[in-house]
Amino acid sequence: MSKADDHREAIQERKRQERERRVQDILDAAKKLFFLKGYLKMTMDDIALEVRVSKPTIYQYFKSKDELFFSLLTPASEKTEKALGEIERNLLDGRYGSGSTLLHDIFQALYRVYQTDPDAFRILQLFQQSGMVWALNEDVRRDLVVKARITFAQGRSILQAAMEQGLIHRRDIYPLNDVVWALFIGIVQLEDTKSKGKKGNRFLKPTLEMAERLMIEAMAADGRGGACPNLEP
Amino acid sequence: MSKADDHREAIQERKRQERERRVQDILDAAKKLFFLKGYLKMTMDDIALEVRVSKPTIYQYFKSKDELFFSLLTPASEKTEKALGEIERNLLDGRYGSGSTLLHDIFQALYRVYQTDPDAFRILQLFQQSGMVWALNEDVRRDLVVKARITFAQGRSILQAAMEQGLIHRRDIYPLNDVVWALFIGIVQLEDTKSKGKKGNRFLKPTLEMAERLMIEAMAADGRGGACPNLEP
DNA sequence: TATATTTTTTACCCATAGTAGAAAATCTCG
DNA sequence: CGAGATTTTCTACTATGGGTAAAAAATATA
Repeated sequence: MSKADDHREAIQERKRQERERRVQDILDAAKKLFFLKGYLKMTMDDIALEVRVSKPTIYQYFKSKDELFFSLLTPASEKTEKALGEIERNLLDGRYGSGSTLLHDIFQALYRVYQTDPDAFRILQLFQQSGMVWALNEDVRRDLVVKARITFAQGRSILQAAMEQGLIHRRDIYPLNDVVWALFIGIVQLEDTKSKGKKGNRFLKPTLEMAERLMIEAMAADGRGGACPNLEP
Repeated sequence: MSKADDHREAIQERKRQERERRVQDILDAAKKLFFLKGYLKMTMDDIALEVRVSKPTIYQYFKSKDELFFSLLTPASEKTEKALGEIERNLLDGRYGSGSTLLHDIFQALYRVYQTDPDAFRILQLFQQSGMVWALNEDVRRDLVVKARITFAQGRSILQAAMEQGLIHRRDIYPLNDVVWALFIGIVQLEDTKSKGKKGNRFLKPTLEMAERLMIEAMAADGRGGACPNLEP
Protein backbone atom coordinates (compact mmCIF):
# COMPACT_ATOMS: atom_id res chain seq x y z
CA MET A 1 0.00 0.00 0.00
CA SER A 2 2.87 2.37 -0.51
CA LYS A 3 1.04 4.03 -3.37
CA ALA A 4 -1.96 4.80 -1.20
CA ASP A 5 0.36 6.01 1.54
CA ASP A 6 2.13 8.31 -0.88
CA HIS A 7 -1.16 9.65 -2.01
CA ARG A 8 -2.27 10.34 1.53
CA GLU A 9 0.99 12.00 2.29
CA ALA A 10 0.89 14.18 -0.80
CA ILE A 11 -2.59 15.30 0.14
CA GLN A 12 -1.48 16.07 3.67
CA GLU A 13 1.36 18.13 2.27
CA ARG A 14 -0.89 20.10 -0.03
CA LYS A 15 -3.27 20.76 2.83
CA ARG A 16 -0.44 21.94 5.01
CA GLN A 17 0.64 24.35 2.33
CA GLU A 18 -2.86 25.61 1.86
CA ARG A 19 -3.18 26.21 5.59
CA GLU A 20 0.11 28.05 5.62
CA ARG A 21 -0.95 30.24 2.76
CA ARG A 22 -4.24 31.04 4.36
CA VAL A 23 -2.46 32.00 7.56
CA GLN A 24 -0.24 34.29 5.53
CA ASP A 25 -3.23 35.83 3.78
CA ILE A 26 -4.85 36.54 7.11
CA LEU A 27 -1.67 38.05 8.49
CA ASP A 28 -1.29 40.26 5.44
CA ALA A 29 -4.84 41.47 5.69
CA ALA A 30 -4.48 42.10 9.41
CA LYS A 31 -1.33 44.09 8.88
CA LYS A 32 -2.87 46.15 6.12
CA LEU A 33 -5.93 46.95 8.17
CA PHE A 34 -4.00 47.63 11.34
CA PHE A 35 -2.03 50.36 9.66
CA LEU A 36 -5.09 51.67 7.97
CA LYS A 37 -7.35 51.85 10.98
CA GLY A 38 -5.44 51.06 14.15
CA TYR A 39 -5.94 48.20 16.53
CA LEU A 40 -9.30 48.98 18.02
CA LYS A 41 -10.93 49.93 14.74
CA MET A 42 -9.69 46.95 12.85
CA THR A 43 -12.39 44.38 13.38
CA MET A 44 -12.23 40.67 12.83
CA ASP A 45 -15.07 41.07 10.37
CA ASP A 46 -13.00 43.55 8.39
CA ILE A 47 -10.16 41.09 8.18
CA ALA A 48 -12.46 38.26 7.21
CA LEU A 49 -13.94 40.41 4.49
CA GLU A 50 -10.51 41.35 3.20
CA VAL A 51 -9.46 37.70 3.01
CA ARG A 52 -12.90 36.88 1.59
CA VAL A 53 -13.59 34.32 4.22
CA SER A 54 -15.93 34.21 7.18
CA LYS A 55 -14.99 35.25 10.67
CA PRO A 56 -14.92 31.82 12.29
CA THR A 57 -12.45 30.70 9.65
CA ILE A 58 -9.99 33.17 11.08
CA TYR A 59 -10.60 31.79 14.54
CA GLN A 60 -9.68 28.43 13.06
CA TYR A 61 -6.16 29.74 12.65
CA PHE A 62 -5.82 32.24 15.47
CA LYS A 63 -7.21 31.87 18.96
CA SER A 64 -8.03 35.52 19.39
CA LYS A 65 -7.61 38.98 17.97
CA ASP A 66 -4.66 39.53 20.28
CA GLU A 67 -2.90 36.43 19.11
CA LEU A 68 -3.42 37.29 15.47
CA PHE A 69 -2.21 40.79 16.12
CA PHE A 70 0.92 39.81 17.94
CA SER A 71 1.73 37.18 15.36
CA LEU A 72 2.65 40.11 13.15
CA LEU A 73 5.65 40.59 15.40
CA THR A 74 7.46 37.38 14.66
CA PRO A 75 9.29 38.35 11.45
CA ALA A 76 10.76 41.53 12.91
CA SER A 77 11.75 39.72 16.05
CA GLU A 78 13.58 37.12 14.01
CA LYS A 79 15.25 39.76 11.90
CA THR A 80 16.48 41.56 15.00
CA GLU A 81 17.79 38.36 16.46
CA LYS A 82 19.63 37.57 13.25
CA ALA A 83 21.13 41.03 12.88
CA LEU A 84 22.36 41.15 16.47
CA GLY A 85 23.62 37.59 16.17
CA GLU A 86 25.78 38.58 13.25
CA ILE A 87 27.25 41.52 15.13
CA GLU A 88 27.95 39.28 18.08
CA ARG A 89 29.73 36.76 15.88
CA ASN A 90 31.89 39.42 14.29
CA LEU A 91 32.69 40.81 17.70
CA LEU A 92 33.69 37.45 19.12
CA ASP A 93 35.87 36.88 16.07
CA GLY A 94 37.69 40.06 16.97
CA ARG A 95 36.59 41.86 13.85
CA TYR A 96 35.76 45.14 15.58
CA GLY A 97 38.61 47.56 15.93
CA SER A 98 36.76 50.22 17.91
CA GLY A 99 33.77 50.75 20.11
CA SER A 100 32.44 53.48 17.87
CA THR A 101 32.15 51.22 14.84
CA LEU A 102 30.51 48.58 16.99
CA LEU A 103 27.94 51.00 18.33
CA HIS A 104 27.41 52.37 14.87
CA ASP A 105 26.69 48.89 13.61
CA ILE A 106 24.26 48.17 16.41
CA PHE A 107 22.27 51.30 15.68
CA GLN A 108 22.46 50.59 11.98
CA ALA A 109 21.22 47.04 12.45
CA LEU A 110 18.24 48.11 14.50
CA TYR A 111 17.48 50.89 12.07
CA ARG A 112 17.59 48.50 9.15
CA VAL A 113 15.17 46.14 10.82
CA TYR A 114 12.91 49.07 11.45
CA GLN A 115 13.10 50.15 7.85
CA THR A 116 12.33 46.80 6.33
CA ASP A 117 9.37 46.37 8.62
CA PRO A 118 8.38 49.57 10.40
CA ASP A 119 4.94 48.14 11.00
CA ALA A 120 6.19 45.23 13.03
CA PHE A 121 8.39 47.59 14.94
CA ARG A 122 5.46 49.69 15.94
CA ILE A 123 3.64 46.63 17.13
CA LEU A 124 6.63 45.73 19.20
CA GLN A 125 6.37 49.09 20.90
CA LEU A 126 2.71 48.59 21.49
CA PHE A 127 3.48 45.36 23.23
CA GLN A 128 5.37 47.27 25.83
CA GLN A 129 2.09 48.71 26.89
CA SER A 130 0.37 45.38 26.69
CA GLY A 131 -0.52 45.37 30.32
CA MET A 132 -2.05 48.78 30.05
CA VAL A 133 -4.26 48.24 27.11
CA TRP A 134 -4.79 44.57 26.71
CA ALA A 135 -5.59 41.59 28.73
CA LEU A 136 -3.29 39.31 26.84
CA ASN A 137 -3.90 35.65 26.58
CA GLU A 138 -1.28 33.94 28.75
CA ASP A 139 0.25 32.01 25.83
CA VAL A 140 0.70 35.11 23.76
CA ARG A 141 2.19 36.94 26.69
CA ARG A 142 4.68 34.23 27.43
CA ASP A 143 5.72 34.08 23.81
CA LEU A 144 6.36 37.81 23.75
CA VAL A 145 8.30 37.72 26.98
CA VAL A 146 10.50 34.97 25.61
CA LYS A 147 11.18 36.97 22.45
CA ALA A 148 12.06 40.02 24.50
CA ARG A 149 14.33 38.04 26.79
CA ILE A 150 16.27 36.68 23.84
CA THR A 151 16.89 40.12 22.41
CA PHE A 152 17.99 41.47 25.77
CA ALA A 153 20.30 38.58 26.43
CA GLN A 154 21.90 39.15 23.03
CA GLY A 155 22.39 42.80 23.75
CA ARG A 156 24.03 42.11 27.09
CA SER A 157 26.24 39.49 25.57
CA ILE A 158 27.47 41.95 22.97
CA LEU A 159 28.17 44.62 25.55
CA GLN A 160 29.95 42.10 27.75
CA ALA A 161 32.27 41.01 24.97
CA ALA A 162 32.87 44.62 23.93
CA MET A 163 33.91 45.50 27.45
CA GLU A 164 36.22 42.54 27.70
CA GLN A 165 37.87 43.61 24.49
CA GLY A 166 38.26 47.12 25.81
CA LEU A 167 36.06 48.60 23.09
CA ILE A 168 33.72 50.31 25.50
CA HIS A 169 34.12 51.47 29.06
CA ARG A 170 33.28 49.11 31.86
CA ARG A 171 29.90 49.72 33.37
CA ASP A 172 27.09 47.74 34.86
CA ILE A 173 25.81 45.75 31.91
CA TYR A 174 22.13 45.39 32.75
CA PRO A 175 21.21 49.06 32.98
CA LEU A 176 23.55 49.89 30.14
CA ASN A 177 21.82 47.46 27.85
CA ASP A 178 18.46 48.80 28.93
CA VAL A 179 19.55 52.33 28.18
CA VAL A 180 20.60 51.50 24.64
CA TRP A 181 17.43 49.61 23.90
CA ALA A 182 15.15 52.14 25.55
CA LEU A 183 16.85 54.93 23.68
CA PHE A 184 16.32 53.32 20.31
CA ILE A 185 12.74 52.32 20.95
CA GLY A 186 11.97 55.66 22.54
CA ILE A 187 13.23 57.59 19.56
CA VAL A 188 11.45 55.50 16.99
CA GLN A 189 8.28 55.90 18.95
CA LEU A 190 8.66 59.60 19.49
CA GLU A 191 9.45 60.44 15.89
CA ASP A 192 6.72 58.14 14.72
CA THR A 193 4.25 60.09 16.77
CA LYS A 194 5.57 63.42 15.64
CA SER A 195 5.32 62.61 11.97
CA LYS A 196 1.85 61.22 12.27
CA GLY A 197 -0.03 61.64 9.04
CA LYS A 198 2.92 62.80 7.03
CA LYS A 199 4.69 60.10 5.14
CA GLY A 200 8.29 59.41 6.03
CA ASN A 201 9.68 60.34 9.42
CA ARG A 202 11.76 63.32 8.54
CA PHE A 203 13.19 63.53 12.04
CA LEU A 204 13.91 59.91 12.75
CA LYS A 205 17.27 59.68 11.07
CA PRO A 206 18.87 62.84 12.45
CA THR A 207 17.64 62.00 15.93
CA LEU A 208 19.00 58.48 15.72
CA GLU A 209 22.29 59.85 14.47
CA MET A 210 22.42 62.22 17.39
CA ALA A 211 21.71 59.38 19.76
CA GLU A 212 24.42 57.28 18.21
CA ARG A 213 26.92 60.09 18.51
CA LEU A 214 26.07 60.70 22.14
CA MET A 215 26.26 57.04 23.01
CA ILE A 216 29.60 56.69 21.25
CA GLU A 217 31.01 59.64 23.15
CA ALA A 218 29.79 58.31 26.45
CA MET A 219 30.43 54.63 25.95
CA ALA A 220 33.13 53.95 23.40
CA ALA A 221 36.75 53.81 24.46
CA ASP A 222 37.59 55.74 21.31
CA GLY A 223 34.61 58.00 21.72
CA ARG A 224 36.07 61.19 23.08
CA GLY A 225 36.72 62.29 19.53
CA GLY A 226 40.04 63.89 20.24
CA ALA A 227 38.84 65.64 23.32
CA CYS A 228 42.07 64.91 25.11
CA PRO A 229 44.54 65.15 22.27
CA ASN A 230 47.20 66.79 24.34
CA LEU A 231 47.69 63.74 26.48
CA GLU A 232 49.44 61.76 23.78
CA PRO A 233 51.17 64.14 21.42
CA MET B 1 -32.58 93.00 43.26
CA SER B 2 -29.00 92.66 44.43
CA LYS B 3 -30.04 90.18 47.06
CA ALA B 4 -31.72 87.90 44.53
CA ASP B 5 -28.74 88.28 42.25
CA ASP B 6 -26.38 87.31 45.04
CA HIS B 7 -28.50 84.30 45.76
CA ARG B 8 -28.48 83.23 42.14
CA GLU B 9 -24.77 83.72 41.98
CA ALA B 10 -24.10 81.77 45.14
CA ILE B 11 -26.17 78.92 43.80
CA GLN B 12 -24.32 78.99 40.51
CA GLU B 13 -21.08 78.89 42.42
CA ARG B 14 -22.13 75.92 44.52
CA LYS B 15 -23.28 74.10 41.40
CA ARG B 16 -20.01 74.77 39.71
CA GLN B 17 -18.18 73.33 42.69
CA GLU B 18 -20.42 70.30 42.75
CA ARG B 19 -19.79 69.70 39.08
CA GLU B 20 -16.07 70.06 39.63
CA ARG B 21 -16.15 67.63 42.47
CA ARG B 22 -18.14 65.14 40.49
CA VAL B 23 -15.66 65.41 37.65
CA GLN B 24 -12.89 64.76 40.14
CA ASP B 25 -14.72 61.75 41.56
CA ILE B 26 -15.10 60.31 38.10
CA LEU B 27 -11.46 60.92 37.30
CA ASP B 28 -10.38 59.27 40.53
CA ALA B 29 -12.52 56.25 39.88
CA ALA B 30 -11.30 56.00 36.30
CA LYS B 31 -7.71 56.18 37.43
CA LYS B 32 -8.20 53.56 40.07
CA LEU B 33 -9.93 51.18 37.71
CA PHE B 34 -7.52 51.80 34.87
CA PHE B 35 -4.60 50.67 36.97
CA LEU B 36 -6.55 47.80 38.34
CA LYS B 37 -7.83 46.42 35.08
CA GLY B 38 -6.27 48.21 32.13
CA TYR B 39 -7.94 50.30 29.50
CA LEU B 40 -10.00 47.73 27.68
CA LYS B 41 -11.25 46.00 30.78
CA MET B 42 -12.21 49.16 32.58
CA THR B 43 -15.78 49.72 31.49
CA MET B 44 -17.82 52.83 31.78
CA ASP B 45 -20.29 50.84 33.85
CA ASP B 46 -17.53 49.95 36.28
CA ILE B 47 -16.64 53.57 36.67
CA ALA B 48 -20.26 54.57 37.09
CA LEU B 49 -20.68 51.94 39.76
CA GLU B 50 -17.57 53.09 41.57
CA VAL B 51 -18.80 56.69 41.62
CA ARG B 52 -22.28 55.38 42.49
CA VAL B 53 -23.87 57.12 39.58
CA SER B 54 -25.36 55.91 36.33
CA LYS B 55 -23.45 55.67 33.10
CA PRO B 56 -25.11 58.54 31.24
CA THR B 57 -24.15 60.82 34.08
CA ILE B 58 -20.55 60.21 33.20
CA TYR B 59 -21.26 61.04 29.61
CA GLN B 60 -22.64 64.31 30.90
CA TYR B 61 -19.12 65.25 31.94
CA PHE B 62 -16.99 63.43 29.39
CA LYS B 63 -17.77 63.01 25.73
CA SER B 64 -16.28 59.55 25.44
CA LYS B 65 -14.23 56.95 27.17
CA ASP B 66 -11.15 58.23 25.35
CA GLU B 67 -11.67 61.75 26.53
CA LEU B 68 -12.17 60.66 30.11
CA PHE B 69 -9.11 58.50 29.88
CA PHE B 70 -6.84 61.14 28.48
CA SER B 71 -8.10 63.70 30.94
CA LEU B 72 -6.09 61.77 33.49
CA LEU B 73 -3.04 63.23 31.80
CA THR B 74 -3.54 66.84 32.67
CA PRO B 75 -2.06 66.89 36.19
CA ALA B 76 1.19 65.22 35.19
CA SER B 77 1.48 67.44 32.19
CA GLU B 78 1.11 70.49 34.39
CA LYS B 79 3.59 69.18 36.92
CA THR B 80 6.15 68.57 34.20
CA GLU B 81 5.61 72.03 32.83
CA LYS B 82 6.09 73.53 36.27
CA ALA B 83 9.19 71.53 37.10
CA LEU B 84 10.87 72.33 33.80
CA GLY B 85 9.83 75.93 34.12
CA GLU B 86 11.60 76.19 37.44
CA ILE B 87 14.77 74.73 36.02
CA GLU B 88 14.60 77.12 33.13
CA ARG B 89 14.22 80.08 35.45
CA ASN B 90 17.19 79.03 37.56
CA LEU B 91 19.20 78.53 34.44
CA LEU B 92 18.36 81.93 33.01
CA ASP B 93 19.27 83.47 36.37
CA GLY B 94 22.69 81.93 35.96
CA ARG B 95 22.29 79.66 38.95
CA TYR B 96 23.78 76.59 37.29
CA GLY B 97 27.49 76.23 37.59
CA SER B 98 27.86 73.11 35.46
CA GLY B 99 26.15 71.08 32.79
CA SER B 100 26.22 67.97 34.90
CA THR B 101 24.17 69.51 37.70
CA LEU B 102 21.73 70.87 35.16
CA LEU B 103 21.28 67.49 33.51
CA HIS B 104 21.01 65.88 36.89
CA ASP B 105 18.25 68.27 37.82
CA ILE B 106 16.39 67.62 34.59
CA PHE B 107 16.42 63.90 35.12
CA GLN B 108 15.52 64.39 38.76
CA ALA B 109 12.61 66.62 37.87
CA LEU B 110 11.18 64.17 35.39
CA TYR B 111 11.70 61.32 37.80
CA ARG B 112 9.93 63.19 40.55
CA VAL B 113 6.95 63.86 38.34
CA TYR B 114 6.89 60.21 37.50
CA GLN B 115 7.06 59.23 41.14
CA THR B 116 4.29 61.46 42.34
CA ASP B 117 2.07 60.27 39.55
CA PRO B 118 3.38 57.19 37.78
CA ASP B 119 -0.07 56.45 36.52
CA ALA B 120 -0.40 59.65 34.61
CA PHE B 121 3.05 59.16 33.24
CA ARG B 122 2.11 55.82 31.80
CA ILE B 123 -0.89 57.36 30.17
CA LEU B 124 1.36 59.95 28.64
CA GLN B 125 3.31 57.16 27.06
CA LEU B 126 0.18 55.53 25.82
CA PHE B 127 -0.68 58.73 24.07
CA GLN B 128 2.36 58.29 21.94
CA GLN B 129 0.65 55.31 20.45
CA SER B 130 -2.61 57.11 20.10
CA GLY B 131 -2.77 56.63 16.40
CA MET B 132 -2.04 52.96 16.70
CA VAL B 133 -4.63 51.99 19.17
CA TRP B 134 -7.20 54.70 19.32
CA ALA B 135 -9.15 56.80 16.99
CA LEU B 136 -9.03 59.85 19.17
CA ASN B 137 -11.65 62.49 19.08
CA GLU B 138 -10.16 65.48 17.30
CA ASP B 139 -10.50 67.78 20.32
CA VAL B 140 -8.71 65.37 22.60
CA ARG B 141 -5.99 64.87 20.06
CA ARG B 142 -5.39 68.55 19.58
CA ASP B 143 -5.23 69.09 23.30
CA LEU B 144 -2.62 66.39 23.69
CA VAL B 145 -0.58 67.73 20.82
CA VAL B 146 -0.57 71.17 22.39
CA LYS B 147 0.57 69.76 25.71
CA ALA B 148 3.36 67.86 24.03
CA ARG B 149 4.45 70.88 22.07
CA ILE B 150 4.75 72.95 25.22
CA THR B 151 6.95 70.39 26.93
CA PHE B 152 9.17 70.10 23.89
CA ALA B 153 9.52 73.82 23.51
CA GLN B 154 10.52 74.07 27.17
CA GLY B 155 13.12 71.38 26.74
CA ARG B 156 14.64 73.07 23.72
CA SER B 157 14.66 76.39 25.46
CA ILE B 158 16.58 74.93 28.38
CA LEU B 159 19.11 73.27 26.11
CA GLN B 160 19.51 76.47 24.13
CA ALA B 161 20.27 78.52 27.21
CA ALA B 162 22.60 75.85 28.54
CA MET B 163 24.58 75.92 25.31
CA GLU B 164 24.80 79.66 25.31
CA GLN B 165 26.17 79.54 28.85
CA GLY B 166 28.69 76.94 27.80
CA LEU B 167 27.29 74.34 30.17
CA ILE B 168 26.79 71.74 27.48
CA HIS B 169 28.42 71.19 24.12
CA ARG B 170 26.91 72.82 21.09
CA ARG B 171 24.77 70.49 19.04
CA ASP B 172 21.67 70.60 16.95
CA ILE B 173 18.99 71.36 19.51
CA TYR B 174 15.99 69.62 18.00
CA PRO B 175 17.36 66.11 17.80
CA LEU B 176 19.21 66.58 21.08
CA ASN B 177 16.03 67.46 22.89
CA ASP B 178 14.28 64.52 21.29
CA VAL B 179 17.01 62.20 22.42
CA VAL B 180 16.76 63.28 26.03
CA TRP B 181 13.02 62.99 26.09
CA ALA B 182 12.91 59.71 24.20
CA LEU B 183 15.52 58.28 26.51
CA PHE B 184 13.59 59.11 29.62
CA ILE B 185 10.26 57.93 28.30
CA GLY B 186 11.80 54.84 26.78
CA ILE B 187 13.40 53.81 30.05
CA VAL B 188 10.31 54.38 32.13
CA GLN B 189 8.33 52.36 29.68
CA LEU B 190 10.82 49.56 29.42
CA GLU B 191 11.29 49.12 33.13
CA ASP B 192 7.60 49.40 33.66
CA THR B 193 7.07 46.51 31.32
CA LYS B 194 9.81 44.45 32.88
CA SER B 195 8.53 44.78 36.39
CA LYS B 196 4.98 43.98 35.43
CA GLY B 197 3.17 42.41 38.31
CA LYS B 198 5.86 43.01 40.86
CA LYS B 199 5.44 46.12 42.91
CA GLY B 200 8.05 48.80 42.58
CA ASN B 201 10.29 48.99 39.53
CA ARG B 202 13.50 47.65 40.94
CA PHE B 203 15.37 48.49 37.75
CA LEU B 204 14.03 51.91 37.00
CA LYS B 205 16.31 53.91 39.23
CA PRO B 206 19.63 52.30 38.33
CA THR B 207 18.78 52.49 34.65
CA LEU B 208 17.84 56.13 34.90
CA GLU B 209 21.04 56.81 36.80
CA MET B 210 23.01 55.09 34.09
CA ALA B 211 21.24 57.15 31.47
CA GLU B 212 21.96 60.32 33.37
CA ARG B 213 25.63 59.45 33.69
CA LEU B 214 25.92 58.68 29.99
CA MET B 215 24.17 61.84 28.98
CA ILE B 216 26.34 63.92 31.27
CA GLU B 217 29.49 62.38 29.84
CA ALA B 218 28.34 62.99 26.30
CA MET B 219 26.69 66.35 26.70
CA ALA B 220 28.01 68.30 29.66
CA ALA B 221 31.02 70.52 29.25
CA ASP B 222 32.23 69.25 32.62
CA GLY B 223 31.16 65.72 31.82
CA ARG B 224 34.39 63.95 31.18
CA GLY B 225 34.50 63.19 34.88
CA GLY B 226 38.20 63.62 35.32
CA ALA B 227 39.02 61.83 32.13
CA CYS B 228 41.54 64.51 31.27
CA PRO B 229 42.77 65.50 34.71
CA ASN B 230 46.32 65.97 33.60
CA LEU B 231 45.42 68.94 31.49
CA GLU B 232 44.96 71.28 34.41
CA PRO B 233 47.09 70.13 37.28
C1' DT C 1 -21.25 5.85 -4.73
C1' DA C 2 -21.72 5.75 0.28
C1' DT C 3 -19.48 6.98 4.45
C1' DA C 4 -16.03 9.49 7.34
C1' DT C 5 -13.34 13.62 8.05
C1' DT C 6 -12.04 18.22 7.67
C1' DT C 7 -13.12 22.96 6.64
C1' DT C 8 -16.18 26.71 6.25
C1' DT C 9 -20.29 29.13 7.12
C1' DT C 10 -24.72 30.65 9.05
C1' DA C 11 -26.79 32.32 12.84
C1' DC C 12 -26.34 33.20 17.03
C1' DC C 13 -24.62 34.98 22.26
C1' DC C 14 -22.87 38.43 25.16
C1' DA C 15 -20.41 42.44 26.70
C1' DT C 16 -19.98 47.20 26.35
C1' DA C 17 -19.76 52.05 24.27
C1' DG C 18 -22.98 55.29 23.61
C1' DT C 19 -27.95 57.62 23.51
C1' DA C 20 -33.01 59.05 23.65
C1' DG C 21 -36.32 60.27 26.38
C1' DA C 22 -38.67 59.77 30.84
C1' DA C 23 -38.23 60.81 35.73
C1' DA C 24 -36.49 63.26 39.47
C1' DA C 25 -34.37 66.84 41.67
C1' DT C 26 -33.55 71.65 41.96
C1' DC C 27 -34.33 76.37 41.17
C1' DT C 28 -37.27 80.70 40.26
C1' DC C 29 -40.63 83.74 41.44
C1' DG C 30 -45.40 85.15 42.51
C1' DC D 1 -45.53 77.69 50.10
C1' DG D 2 -46.44 75.98 45.40
C1' DA D 3 -46.71 76.00 40.10
C1' DG D 4 -43.97 76.11 36.36
C1' DA D 5 -39.11 76.24 34.35
C1' DT D 6 -34.54 74.26 34.29
C1' DT D 7 -31.02 71.19 35.24
C1' DT D 8 -29.46 66.73 36.42
C1' DT D 9 -29.87 61.88 36.59
C1' DC D 10 -31.70 57.52 35.45
C1' DT D 11 -34.19 53.68 32.91
C1' DA D 12 -34.26 51.36 28.93
C1' DC D 13 -32.68 51.01 24.79
C1' DT D 14 -29.44 50.52 20.15
C1' DA D 15 -25.36 49.23 17.77
C1' DT D 16 -21.09 47.16 17.37
C1' DG D 17 -17.81 43.73 17.68
C1' DG D 18 -15.37 39.57 19.86
C1' DG D 19 -16.24 35.03 20.09
C1' DT D 20 -18.81 30.27 19.39
C1' DA D 21 -22.16 26.21 18.52
C1' DA D 22 -23.78 23.65 15.28
C1' DA D 23 -25.28 23.03 10.55
C1' DA D 24 -23.59 22.85 5.84
C1' DA D 25 -20.25 22.15 2.42
C1' DA D 26 -16.25 20.38 0.68
C1' DT D 27 -13.02 16.84 0.57
C1' DA D 28 -11.04 12.40 1.37
C1' DT D 29 -11.41 7.26 1.83
C1' DA D 30 -12.76 2.77 0.32
